[in-house]
Amino acid sequence: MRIGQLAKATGTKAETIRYYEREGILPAADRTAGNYRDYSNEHLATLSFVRRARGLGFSTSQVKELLTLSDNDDKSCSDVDQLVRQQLKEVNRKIENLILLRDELSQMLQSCEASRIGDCQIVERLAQSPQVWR
Amino acid sequence: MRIGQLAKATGTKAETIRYYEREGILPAADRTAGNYRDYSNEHLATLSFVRRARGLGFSTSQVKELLTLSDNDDKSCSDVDQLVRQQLKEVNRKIENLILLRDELSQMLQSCEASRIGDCQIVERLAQSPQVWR
DNA sequence: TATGCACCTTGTAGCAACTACAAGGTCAAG
DNA sequence: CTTGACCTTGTAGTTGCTACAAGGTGCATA
Repeated sequence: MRIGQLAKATGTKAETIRYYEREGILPAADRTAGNYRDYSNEHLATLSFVRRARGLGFSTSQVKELLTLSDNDDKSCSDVDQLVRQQLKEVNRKIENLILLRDELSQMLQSCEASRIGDCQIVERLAQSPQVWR
Repeated sequence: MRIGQLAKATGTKAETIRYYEREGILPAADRTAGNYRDYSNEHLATLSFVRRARGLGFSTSQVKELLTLSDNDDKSCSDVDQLVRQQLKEVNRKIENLILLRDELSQMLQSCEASRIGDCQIVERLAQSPQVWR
């Protein structure tokens, strides 16, 4: 199958697929007589895996690790488990930060509604309130 | 005050401060005889504002807008309100996505604990489960 | 056979928001 | 007068793509 079909099948842009190849995330495909990339079902499976892992927030280097781990079956499960656990922690951290952030933003809005006139409370808040983020 | 002091005072790297100047986010400082940047308290206040807004997730161009708005006092409050509202929406969207993501990741971990032996369920899940993210 | 069109190729540059050098200049202390 | 901390500019790297440009391929149709 050609790059366009693989692209459609996985919801990935052709350019992104070529990028993955350059970066060694997706193995290079065979070439047709006309130098077109010719992908196998293996490629399709791998690319789906990659897209899914990326969608779950794993970095490209983590994705590479996951791929290597999933290739040699021995002992890999605990390593994979580790990666997932790490990613989960990261995601939880992000959620917590975003919630703090949301609270601040909505407090800002409330302080704005309170002051019908004159000088903007939001700007004041931005200028003065303590620095909570890292 | 010199760039290093301003940096320390705001928790910003000197290189980032120069970057802000290049990008027109922070106004250029006066120069000393030796061509060092010489910052005022105005600069300190503005940079604090910038860092705070960035920490709240506003993009640099949004930060520029906020700065312009906070500079001319007329009519600005509703525009600022708009920006904050928009940002709040964005943050909420991110939180929801991350929560979906978290749920998937923890389900993965559970499926892993269930299988004590052999082939890794996590890898299977990554390879096969439906694509939920956008 | 020609030609039009969709698709493919490589290579390069751009995005955000910094960060990290390198090579050199300034200034106060010892 | 030299050491060391600090500063200057300029350029390139980071992550994960995305967007060209200039040209080649393959197939249906006039």
